[in-house]
Amino acid sequence: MKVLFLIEELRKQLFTWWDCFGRHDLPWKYYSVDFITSNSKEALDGELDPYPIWIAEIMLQQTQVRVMLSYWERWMKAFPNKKVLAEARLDQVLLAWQGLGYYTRAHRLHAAAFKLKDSPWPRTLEGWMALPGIGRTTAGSILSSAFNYPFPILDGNVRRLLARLTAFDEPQVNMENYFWSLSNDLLDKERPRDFNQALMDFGALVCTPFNPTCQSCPFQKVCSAYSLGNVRRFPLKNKSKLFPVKVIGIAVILNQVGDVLIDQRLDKGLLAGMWEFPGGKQEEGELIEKTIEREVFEELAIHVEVKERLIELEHKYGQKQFRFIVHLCKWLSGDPKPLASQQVRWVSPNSLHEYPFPAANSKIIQALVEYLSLEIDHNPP
DNA sequence: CATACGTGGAC
DNA sequence: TGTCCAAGTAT
Repeated sequence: MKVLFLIEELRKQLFTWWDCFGRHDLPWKYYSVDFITSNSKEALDGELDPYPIWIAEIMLQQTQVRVMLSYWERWMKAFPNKKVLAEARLDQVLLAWQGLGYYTRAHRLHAAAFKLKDSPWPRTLEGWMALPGIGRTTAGSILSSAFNYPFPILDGNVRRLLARLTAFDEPQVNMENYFWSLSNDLLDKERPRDFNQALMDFGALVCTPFNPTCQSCPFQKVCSAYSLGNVRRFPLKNKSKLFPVKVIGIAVILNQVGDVLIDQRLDKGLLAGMWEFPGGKQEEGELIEKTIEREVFEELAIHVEVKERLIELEHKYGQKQFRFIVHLCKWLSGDPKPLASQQVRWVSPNSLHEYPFPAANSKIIQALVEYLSLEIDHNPP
């Protein structure tokens, strides 16, 4: 009885906060034109187009709103509905995702669009979770957001909020199960769309990872973590192990007509399907010039002359740390073969923007473009 | 079930 | 400056 009252009270307080301070301007919540006009038989009263919501939910996985927002806007222009996305080339899809990270999300989005293109939108948890890239949280989020169906969510925001309210202090597996049932118990079954959004907004704006604003929090009196005086301790973190820095030698190879050699990474694993400049790991006691020469021969079966350094940069992929040392190279002999990649290609430096590159390579491209423009200034035709 | 999977932002 | 963290999923 007391618990029920507390839940009712919590919902009421949350909605009061949300009405004043929630994020009511997220564009995918107002982008229902396509759904209403072209699928009017599908759309029931008060429902939103699942497509823009689905795209947003995938982009939001481990990614903050302000980072993905511009990507979402460009995406909706390039691929306005699931049919266009399904028929787009993977290269174009990866290009639209370039810089967002976790590129398997783009592959899976493309594959899921193909499965969905000629069918009505799924309206069950199982239907959504059967699609690649969609787990329980994303499925629940789409179902509540688009159709106002009462499915709970457990994303980072909700997990953090619940962990602090309860000061939950047990191993991770128990925590997940408990929080899922708690999220379901709390869910307002009359207003699931608003409630889930309010929960996430609260986590993102008040119960934040750093500097939560407990002073103005309506749940301060019932928050166990706050009463323990250690809000930041929750949720409990896993200790992460550090990786040593690896040095990678990279070759920007130019041939006699000024084209540059790039390769497309394998379609599995890290940065799958993205393009890059060839290179590899420096071995113990090896000169970086030797690394580049060796890697180029091993991966492409060509000989190059390693010239001056173009740029050097640090880059981290999560826990992995790299130092990229990039040298300009002159092609000497051999027809490049894709021995460690899907394909290799000589391209004009001006057309590099047509290929999806990971973030670190974008900086290399920038350095190359600057170098080439200087060359032209110093050696006018 | 622990780990792979990117990048940019905050402090 | 290094460390932690973000609207998670798949294996």
